Amino acid sequence: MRNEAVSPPAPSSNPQPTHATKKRLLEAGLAMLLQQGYNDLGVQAVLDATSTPKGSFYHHFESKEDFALQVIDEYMKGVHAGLDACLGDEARPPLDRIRRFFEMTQQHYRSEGYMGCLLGGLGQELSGVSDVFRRRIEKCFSRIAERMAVCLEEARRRGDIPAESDPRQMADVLVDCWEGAALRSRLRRNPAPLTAMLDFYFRSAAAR
Amino acid sequence: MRNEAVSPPAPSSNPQPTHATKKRLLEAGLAMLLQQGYNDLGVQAVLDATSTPKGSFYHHFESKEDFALQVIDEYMKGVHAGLDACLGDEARPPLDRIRRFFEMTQQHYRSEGYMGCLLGGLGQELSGVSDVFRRRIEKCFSRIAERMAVCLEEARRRGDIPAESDPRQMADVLVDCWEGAALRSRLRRNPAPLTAMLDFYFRSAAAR
DNA sequence: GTTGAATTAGACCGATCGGTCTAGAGCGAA
DNA sequence: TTCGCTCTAGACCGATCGGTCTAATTCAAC
Repeated sequence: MRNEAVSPPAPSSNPQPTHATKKRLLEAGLAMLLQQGYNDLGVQAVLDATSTPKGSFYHHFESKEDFALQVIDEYMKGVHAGLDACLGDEARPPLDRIRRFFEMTQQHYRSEGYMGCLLGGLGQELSGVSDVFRRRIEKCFSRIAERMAVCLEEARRRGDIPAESDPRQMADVLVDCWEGAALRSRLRRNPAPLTAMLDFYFRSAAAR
Repeated sequence: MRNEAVSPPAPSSNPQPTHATKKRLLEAGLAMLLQQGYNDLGVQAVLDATSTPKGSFYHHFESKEDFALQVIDEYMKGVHAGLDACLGDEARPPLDRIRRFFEMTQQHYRSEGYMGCLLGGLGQELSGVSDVFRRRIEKCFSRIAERMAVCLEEARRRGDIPAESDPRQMADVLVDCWEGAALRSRLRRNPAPLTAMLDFYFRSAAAR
């Protein structure tokens, strides 16, 4: 439902970061926030990493907080693009589609040196101290679970999971367990906790 | 196996924080680290909260990092005390003992306003930046899972879970999923994710 | 009471923090 | 060319950071 590019120029009010500097800042910010977290990351470090003067930063962003929130938005665009690609794939059974999404996510984690999930990292660091971040991040998880619940409902109708299952609750449990496994994967710097968790979940969901 | 108080005075080399000031600092530090995390917490804030001068802090602790590591040690004493109390309870079936431990932990979370688990919080915040914390926290999780695996092995022998189960892997999955649920509980400020995850896990573990 | 170590007390340090401000460069439209 | 707006550039700000240092105090052992 998001508005795509309608026509080439289209100077819309708030499009994708069409501006090169802003885009660079957001990309560097994503990698740095993922690794260092929020409070350990200084604005100056982002500036140095991108050879950007401070004036540009505060031209594009109201504050460090605003910057991090926009990094989260960028991150979520990627997540939802992955969900679009996987969950809509009618050729596969719904449970397979969900699993495939997580397996692709796992590959993504690997490519970043097992730094886990930005939502989990910032959620743990900031939710005790900032209601803005707490609510924003909870909303992100909630949206993801919502989309998975649609798929699980389809699985339920097909009889792939028990008829008495509650798809939304199962989706929340899945997302939460994934986040826990992502933390452990980050601590161990390997993917084993992720695959072990997925194996357990999908075996259990189908079996009982 | 830990040494208990042998005789009242006993000036041993590194006992429990017998010293009142150090104890106060660690207690305040636990609550503050749980809420604010590491990087957002200034040493001065701990000093103010406990009316302690800076000289005392750096008398008892080498550095802020040393302080946080000792706070983790204190936290783990509590966790292992809980495990001692629950897992050894021969009157209950092994699976019940584990579940009871988590239910007590959940009560503990509630009493602290659903700030989740210190290991999860610091693990996410620091594991990308500090190998010291990363390894320490991984070790903590590993020890907890190890103890639960003993109980799960007992459950396996009794036939409460399938004979082909791998207790250690099941224990790791359980701990990881719990941490994920604890994060979500922190984001939502309520216990629902914790109970949903436990329900799913124990139903699945026994059933299949 | 004297001594010496443990602890308290807090001024002080350089570095870094997030953020502001002014100046000018770049550039498209008129 | 000139205007006007966007964006770059970086000096500068007060506050706070973790940590050091010296002096005063406390307290137990003798």
